[in-house]
Amino acid sequence: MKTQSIFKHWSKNGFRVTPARKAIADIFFHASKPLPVSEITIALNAKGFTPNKTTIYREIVFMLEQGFVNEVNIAGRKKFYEIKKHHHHHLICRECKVTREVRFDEMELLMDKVQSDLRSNTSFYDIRHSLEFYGVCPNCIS
Amino acid sequence: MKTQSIFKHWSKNGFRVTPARKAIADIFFHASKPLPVSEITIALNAKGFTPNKTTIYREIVFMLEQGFVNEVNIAGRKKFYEIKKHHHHHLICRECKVTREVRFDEMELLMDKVQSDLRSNTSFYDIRHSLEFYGVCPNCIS
DNA sequence: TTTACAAATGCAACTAAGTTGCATTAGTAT
DNA sequence: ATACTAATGCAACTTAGTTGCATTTGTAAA
Repeated sequence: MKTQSIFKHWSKNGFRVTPARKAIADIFFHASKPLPVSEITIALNAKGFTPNKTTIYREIVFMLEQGFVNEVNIAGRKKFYEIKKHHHHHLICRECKVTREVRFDEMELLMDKVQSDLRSNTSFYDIRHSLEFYGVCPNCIS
Repeated sequence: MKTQSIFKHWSKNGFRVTPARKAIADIFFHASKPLPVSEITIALNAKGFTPNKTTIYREIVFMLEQGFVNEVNIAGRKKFYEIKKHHHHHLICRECKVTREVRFDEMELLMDKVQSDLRSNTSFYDIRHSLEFYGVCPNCIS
């Protein structure tokens, strides 16, 4: 399991490898889509963990700081997170929030170009982007 | 003033042109950036209107339904809205949420292409996109 | 293996944003 | 001027996330 090397890395840097941290990292590692706190909680419960919600929120902050997860900007009131891997975008159902990964190399190249244009033409620093596609999935068409 | 024709249109369709509705439409009409409810409230107060927050939320629902405004997917807890005009994107400051409009024709063409690819290759309906650029504005670099 | 430090946790109380039900007010067509 | 119903106000509620502080528990070093 690849999470072991991450745990070792955290431990080396003075962070503890607690049961909750391991369980949450493992959930992100095996998730096939961005997760909100509510779903992380359910997944933890299914594994027999019942940490306080504060712990879960703090773990997410930790994992964001460590660069282990990313926030995904999905419209709505909940924040979603997923493990950081290759850059990609999502096709999201407006109704049920089910997601699919989307990646077009041509688009990535153009994004890079647009971003360097923005860097030249504005005084903004550290420019990134959030691109998500929205639609209605087959299950929600009813 | 262009809002007059919109008010007339609403009135024709059985919707009333109330002081709060007029004031909110006017605020959107003159805004140069996406607004959250908190800023709409401040702008209303500045104009001498103090409607209940429920009214403001309901007006936004109304204006979304009427296609007068759009929701802008800006990361964070607040929702932002702006008057619907030509399709464009934003460069948003991660710190203070200040925004600038961004538009690249090349990008729009590619988006159309990507979206028709998605329509062909998935069973999702009514596919649109949300693309926002994030950075840190000069004022927030300190 | 014990100890001690600080990281992590739990808990309760809190905040912010948005929602709902219901009684009342007020545009607008007639 | 009247009546119909859209719009409003208000209070109570929900949901997502936050904060302070006391307690617990990994972990490295003795």
